[in-house]
Amino acid sequence: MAEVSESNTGQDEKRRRRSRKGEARRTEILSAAMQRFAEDGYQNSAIGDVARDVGLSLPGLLHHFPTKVDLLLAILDKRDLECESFIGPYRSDLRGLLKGMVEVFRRNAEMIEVVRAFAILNAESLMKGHPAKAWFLDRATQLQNDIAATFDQAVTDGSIDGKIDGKAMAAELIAVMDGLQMLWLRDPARFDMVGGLEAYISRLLASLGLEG
Amino acid sequence: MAEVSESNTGQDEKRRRRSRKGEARRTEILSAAMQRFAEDGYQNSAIGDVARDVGLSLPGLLHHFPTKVDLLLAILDKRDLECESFIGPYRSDLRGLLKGMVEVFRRNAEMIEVVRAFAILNAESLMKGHPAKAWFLDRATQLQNDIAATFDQAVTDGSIDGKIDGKAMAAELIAVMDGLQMLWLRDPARFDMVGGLEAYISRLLASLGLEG
DNA sequence: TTAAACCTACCGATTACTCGGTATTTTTAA
DNA sequence: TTAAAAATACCGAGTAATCGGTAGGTTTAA
Repeated sequence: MAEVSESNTGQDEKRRRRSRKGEARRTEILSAAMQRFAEDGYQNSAIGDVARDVGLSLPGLLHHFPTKVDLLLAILDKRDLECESFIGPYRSDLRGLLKGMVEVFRRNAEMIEVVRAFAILNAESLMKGHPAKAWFLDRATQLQNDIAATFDQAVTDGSIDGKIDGKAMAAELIAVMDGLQMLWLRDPARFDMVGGLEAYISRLLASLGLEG
Repeated sequence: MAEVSESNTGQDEKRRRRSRKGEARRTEILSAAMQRFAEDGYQNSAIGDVARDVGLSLPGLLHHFPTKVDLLLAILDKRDLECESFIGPYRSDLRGLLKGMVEVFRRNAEMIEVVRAFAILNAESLMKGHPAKAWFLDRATQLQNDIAATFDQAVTDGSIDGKIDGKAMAAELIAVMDGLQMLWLRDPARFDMVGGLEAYISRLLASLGLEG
């Protein structure tokens, strides 16, 4: 009954004794690793560099995260928590959701390294056998379902006319956000991704009969 | 005046004596390399594997492409040529352009490995000092300008009303296409990217006064 | 005959990860 | 309160594998 922490997707996290110092180190490492991943991607980053960034030897780092994959999954889980708590309050109705998306963008616009890290990870996860493949697929599916539900609810509410497909609209919205983010990442100084999203959303609302 | 083939973005290609067999090999290698890049990305692919794929030793491959970067740039240049010749005929007016985009999608839907390779490369190129950074930036800029010009032309034509910003519309269109492609790549069986693009375009045309 | 095509045999650098320890901190028990 | 006990936090020194690239040669084709 040895408590081996296999490649879990974040649940377990079992009860482990961890010192205050250790917890602090873990957060330090997570943050440093994300910066590295933002520069070189996951596959191409050396955890030895991350270790040096936080003033640790490589085995020292591996004490906290036994494998490189564990480190990656820890980052993804952390992001999951942060996002859920941020999006939550906006999920009331369709207009609220769209407003929330703009707020997410406004916030993301001030964390370019984090956004870049996740954009690169997102694409990397398309590779055969990538350890984050399942995480990104689950996440995309769930997000699409959530948004689709809000659209569908607006239809049954009568807020908008019934000619739309919630799933399809959700996909399009996600696509626009992802795409705008990529354009911004490639040229952050010249491209205004918040403005781009606002323009899209206001035209969308207009074409749905809800004007902004 | 040594003819060192520095990190060019594709011009030179100077005059070199090359045998028929050699040309054939080059194409073989290019195709095999793209398949590898589609699975593992550029950074994480081993050119040794590519060599074995075409029945060559590693130095045998390096005879044709002296460095890994040369191989990458050769792929990008090849793609450039193919794309230009395919898009060309569609660039008449705004409606033609949008129709052309759908055709591109229809075609891409049958070359998933190629599309995936370029999507991954695209994201990889965001990394610090990535050899394909300039290529992707140039390409995105040029594409956006082309599309923007077509939108602007439609405005001065009077085909659509003057309330739109060509550059912004172009960015949005590119974003939608990129984003839809990502969704499709993540789940090709369930997601219909051609339909998604058609839906977006027809709503776009309607909201511009041009109905499809 | 001459250059291209291709090979065997290397090399130096980097990588994730292990082994076997020491130092530090926290918990427990007297 | 304190000291033993125990777990955590770390490190120096490896290791096996992989990678891009080179040196120097032979074979093949124009």
